[in-house]
Formats: sequence, C-alpha cells, structure tokens
Amino acid sequence: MEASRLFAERGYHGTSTRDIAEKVGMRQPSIYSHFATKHLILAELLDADLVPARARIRAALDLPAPVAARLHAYLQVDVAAILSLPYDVRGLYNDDVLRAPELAEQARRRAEIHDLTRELIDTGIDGGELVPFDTSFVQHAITGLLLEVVRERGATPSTAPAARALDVADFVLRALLLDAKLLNDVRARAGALVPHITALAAPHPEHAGA
Amino acid sequence: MEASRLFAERGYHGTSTRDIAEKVGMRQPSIYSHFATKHLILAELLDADLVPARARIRAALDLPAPVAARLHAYLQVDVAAILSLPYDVRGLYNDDVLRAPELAEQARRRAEIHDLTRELIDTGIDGGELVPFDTSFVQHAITGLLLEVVRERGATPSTAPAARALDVADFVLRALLLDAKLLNDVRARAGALVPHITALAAPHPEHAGA
DNA sequence: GCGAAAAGCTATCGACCTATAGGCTAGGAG
DNA sequence: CTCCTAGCCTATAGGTCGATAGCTTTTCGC
Repeated sequence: MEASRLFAERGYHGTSTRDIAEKVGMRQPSIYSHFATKHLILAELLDADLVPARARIRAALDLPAPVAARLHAYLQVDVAAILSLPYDVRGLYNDDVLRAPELAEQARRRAEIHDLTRELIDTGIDGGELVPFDTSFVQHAITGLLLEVVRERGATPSTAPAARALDVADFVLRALLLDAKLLNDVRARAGALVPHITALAAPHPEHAGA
Repeated sequence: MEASRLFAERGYHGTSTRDIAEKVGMRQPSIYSHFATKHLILAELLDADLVPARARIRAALDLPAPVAARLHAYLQVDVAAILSLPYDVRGLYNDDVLRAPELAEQARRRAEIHDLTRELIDTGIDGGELVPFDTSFVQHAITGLLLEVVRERGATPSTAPAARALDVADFVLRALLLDAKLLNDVRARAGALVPHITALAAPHPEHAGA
C-alpha cells in the first residue's frame, strides 16, 4: 500500500479511509477487503519499517568491531534504508496512535529498537570510546535527528540519500567520539561494516508472526 | 488555555473540542465564546512558543561574539525555555496542520526561525569556526533534536531542564566545532551570553499584531 | 467453459465532529 | 434598581467518520 503515505503527510487521524481509497483508485468500503480495520493499515506500514530496523540494530550489536565504527555504520545504513522507502514512515511516529491497543506490538518493537540503541551507546561509553553523555539523551537525540532529517525529504531532497546518510553518521559521531581525530579511522572501519549490516538485515524471510 | 496540552499528546486531529472542553471544565460549545474556531486555539498555543523563540534566535544573531558561543548559548536558552512551558508545544509541529491556511502566519513564523538559524550556522561555517556540513542538514538536525528531546519530557523527566539544556548545546557544538578543544572556551563564553539572550527575548511587550 | 473465491461496487448505519442559534445568569456601571 | 455585557448553558444543524451488508464482477484452477 505504497499510496498510504497520506498517513505520513496528514497524520493518522487526519487521513480518512476515503482519502486512502481515492489515492489508490477505489471506493472507501473496498479498502476493507484488504484490511480489517484502519489501524491494521498503519500497522503494516509501521512493520515494514520497524522489522528491518530492528534487524539492523541487532546486526550492529553483534558485529565484532569498535562501538564507534558500528554506530557510524548503523546510522548510515539506517538513514539510507529509511530514505529509500517509498513513503515517509517516520512521519507516523509522532502521533499518539502508537499507544492504541491495536498497535501495541508495533509500540513494543519500537521500544525494543530504542533499548538496543541505548545498549550500543552504553557499551561505547563504558569502553571509553564515547563521551559520557546521558544514554537516554543520546538515544532521543539520534531518534529526533533521524525523524527530522527524513522529514526533510518530503520537502526538498537537497542531497543524495547516501550523502545525507554520511552527514547524519558523521554528525552523531563527531558529537560522541571522545577523540575527534579518530573520525577518519571510524569512517573507514564503518565503511567495511556497512555491507555486513545490510546483509544481516535484509534476507530474513519473515515468518509473518501472529 | 494551559490544559490544551491535549493537542500535544493526541495531535490536532485526534483532539476534539469536546475533549478540550472537558479538560477545562465546560461544555463543548462554550469553547466558542473564547475562540472563533478550533484552529485559533492551536494558533494561540503555537504563538506562545514561536514568538519568544523568534526573539531568541534574533538576539543570538545580533550579539557580538563568536558564532560557536552564540549557538551554544542560544541552544541552552531555547531548550530551557521550551522545557519550562506548561505544555509540550513541540508535539504540535509534526502534524501537517501547519499547512492549513488558517495557520499560515504561524507557519511563516516557523520558517523565519529556521531561516535565521541557518543564517547563524552559515556565518559560523564561513568564518571557519564550524565544520562545513550542509547548512540545511544542520538546521534540520537541530530541529529534530529539540523536538525529540522535549518530547522525552512527557515520559520520563530524567534530568533537570538546565542539565538537559547543556546536554543539547554540548552535543550540537561537539558535532559542529572544527576544533573540539575549544569546547570549554565556547561554554564559558556562552555562559556569559545566556543572560543577554534571555533578556532580549523576554521583555518585548508584543503589540499583538493583525 | 465452469464454478468458486477474490475483490470491487452501492447503500447505509450509528457515532462523532465542528460550529451556530438562542436563552439564562451573574456582576459592574450609571 | 436597571441595563448591559460577558460567559455559560441546551439543543441542534449539517457533515464526515469507520465499518457492515449484500450484490456484482473479475480472475483463475481445472
């Protein structure tokens, strides 16, 4: 349901099932041949982002490499993946809709991604690689950065996805690296990790759970 | 209308005038004794944030000091000011509601703030103080960071506002400063600027324009 | 070709939405 | 004491919402 980027533009409550139907060229009740409820439409869009995203951060946590390089690579892959999605999924995470009981599973997935992100950052701080910022603050900062950078895409895609992905990764690692001189080294190591994260995140066949 | 933080929690479309009325202890139609339309309720909340925010970035642009110090001070004051608001205004900027013609003035104000932010960053890059990131990217990064850090407040106010304000300012300047060793110096200069920005931003009597 | 399932349609329901109409009341000015 | 205004009320208009019922069309294995 690619055309359901309406959710991203107008928000869940601001988008009616009639709007969606018109965008995909059918009548409103026909939507219900494909989705039992409006919430499930959003759930499918969210899962299309959350499931690969969780696979990416898990891959970054498992790789044997310094935290800084893993974080840099993860951010690159994440931004690139999000920017390559046909719709602006990140625009959905603002609404409180995630608190709806029907979307509890998606909310849990998102929380899990945040937990794993904090875990990676914590490891980096404990290992003396990263500046000892408050871990929760850093996680929120990264989330906000991703959210807004991706929202920029809707307006003026001023830069190529790969370049913007590097911008994000560089920005965060400049902020977090204890020794700024290591950035070039981190970048080089991260470049080597990128294929591994991409590989580990993509091929999961997804057994389409409950 | 302090109790209208409902907009922030549920989004504009997700909040009905009945919800608002109930929160302030009246019946739904009585709202219309105070506001002609639902949009104007949101407009007032937005202005309460946007007008002082614009004054702050203008103050930061006018002060005679290095860009890095002005940016650091601006971010501190901005985060502290936003966190001290009784409602989570930033939660409102996600919806597309800002594109509604009734809120065109608020959208313009917000764009102006973004323009002024870019101007400050550009000055810093041209002057060799800041890393030559894409200016638009940096503005979006800052916006996203502010948005999300403030949203954190709603859940777990893990840290005091002043400390979180310093976190944000430090994070951004570590990312942007060409010479990371200057951070302590920047922080000291910024500390001296904070009162000036606060002073220039607050006392504007506001002649309540058209 | 044929029959069943998948997917679309029209019609409509009941709930909820923003906003208006018009009346009641409390409090200050004269 | 009277009048006027501000602020609240009830009632309701007029429209949109998500979702269901039941019929028709398209698709496709055989």
